[in-house]
Amino acid sequence: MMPRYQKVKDHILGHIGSGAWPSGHRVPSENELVKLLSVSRMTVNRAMKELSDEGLLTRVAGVGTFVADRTAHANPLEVHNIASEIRNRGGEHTVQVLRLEAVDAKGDMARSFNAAPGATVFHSLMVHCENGVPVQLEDRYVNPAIAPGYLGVDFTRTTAHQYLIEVAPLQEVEHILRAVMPTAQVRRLLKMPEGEPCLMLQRRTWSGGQVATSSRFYYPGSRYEFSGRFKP
Amino acid sequence: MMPRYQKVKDHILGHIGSGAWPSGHRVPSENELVKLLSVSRMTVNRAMKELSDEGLLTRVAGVGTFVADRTAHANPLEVHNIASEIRNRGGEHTVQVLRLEAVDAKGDMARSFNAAPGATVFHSLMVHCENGVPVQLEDRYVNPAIAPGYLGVDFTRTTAHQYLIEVAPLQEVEHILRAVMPTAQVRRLLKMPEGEPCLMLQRRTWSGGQVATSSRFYYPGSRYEFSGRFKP
DNA sequence: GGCTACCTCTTGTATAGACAAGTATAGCCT
DNA sequence: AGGCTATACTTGTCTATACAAGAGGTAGCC
Repeated sequence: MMPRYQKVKDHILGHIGSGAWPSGHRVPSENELVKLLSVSRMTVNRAMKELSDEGLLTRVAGVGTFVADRTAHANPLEVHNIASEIRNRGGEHTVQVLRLEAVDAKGDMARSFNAAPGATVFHSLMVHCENGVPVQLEDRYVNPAIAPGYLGVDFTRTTAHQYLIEVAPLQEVEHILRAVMPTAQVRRLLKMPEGEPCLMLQRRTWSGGQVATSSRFYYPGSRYEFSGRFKP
Repeated sequence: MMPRYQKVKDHILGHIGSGAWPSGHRVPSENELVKLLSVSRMTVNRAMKELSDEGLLTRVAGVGTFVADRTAHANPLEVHNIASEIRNRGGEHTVQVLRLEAVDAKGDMARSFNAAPGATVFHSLMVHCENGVPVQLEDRYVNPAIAPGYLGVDFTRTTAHQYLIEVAPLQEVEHILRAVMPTAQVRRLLKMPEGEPCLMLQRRTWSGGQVATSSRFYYPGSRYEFSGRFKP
């Protein structure tokens, strides 16, 4: 059963998503929603506070609650598609699929999916090359409930990224970016010289309220960098 | 008057910040804190939930609440203030100013400022520490036309970042993020063990149509990470 | 007009109590 | 030994109530 504050959030999100409540529109007060949805004021307060923390609503004590102006919210690190990125640079993208299998999630992996240890998850391991030179090692775990057909995908024709956004709309993304020394296996697969560090991007995505994927991407330090330019 | 949930958060942050509760340490249960701090359970719950949302605590229903094992982290898109970031985690921020001087820009540096070679620019080099441990080496060049008073700033009282946004509103930001091996000097200043990589963030900022700063930030790979969470 | 006092509606914080759900463990039974 | 259950403790959610604080309007006064 979905928690009640989620019901309240969905009610508000529905009106925003459909366009019925544009930016700046006044949202009903807490007491009005109490009557309308038959929940307590604390529950409405929690729902609106969370939406406010997430930047979707603006609240002013004594005045009311309003739909926030979302155009100001710029995109951080994009969830990018390595294949199109390479092609945009004029390079030739090739991929080598090393593993594509169902495995039992254990320990940390099960926890990151909020699943019971031993639950089945899909696992893929592939190397992406630009003009034959490895630039990304993609170690990905996928929730079968979100993408049941994952094991049957032909990854030489589409990327995991492309497939996943088609079957499951992205709801939320979490990134962690670190500098690490590669393990011997990672170093070998990326054909890296000894002593060179890696950028490691760890990413989890959510779809339909569930964790959809949990992935690690390794980039050779000398062949890849993240860059961006924006106006605050 | 400070809200009571803040009192609870400060109590927990104090123990984390002082090192009394290391990563993985079990935090007292909600009911224990209720008795200890004489507040209601809902207030303790709010405090711990917020710290959990902020990534400082990990909570597992039926088990307990634990200090999260997260190294330093920051959102790569934000131009962040290292001092307030450390203090938000409950840590103690100290800074050591190694250089603060006017130098002649040559070659690349002059070009990145769109200035003639030999033009004067301000240069600062400082190490930021969290509880005495170096977490960031800041190597910054500043356009004197934008911040003429830069050399007179007391950086033990404010950060370069703070000062610059006060005297010059940010117009645009460009950054590049790489994994590199530190030079001997960088490694020594950050007190890093041999063989450990660095995250290097290179950033240029614009203000009033001119390049305002050109900086490099080095972070020890084992003590810092960039993280972010967002909805596409 | 301009001012103050008051009233009302809003969100913000806090409490006590309740039940649900997740997890670990001790101890019992087969 | 292996499997089961009862239990104790944890966090998660929800309610009803209360008071505080912020903001705006209005009536009445000078």
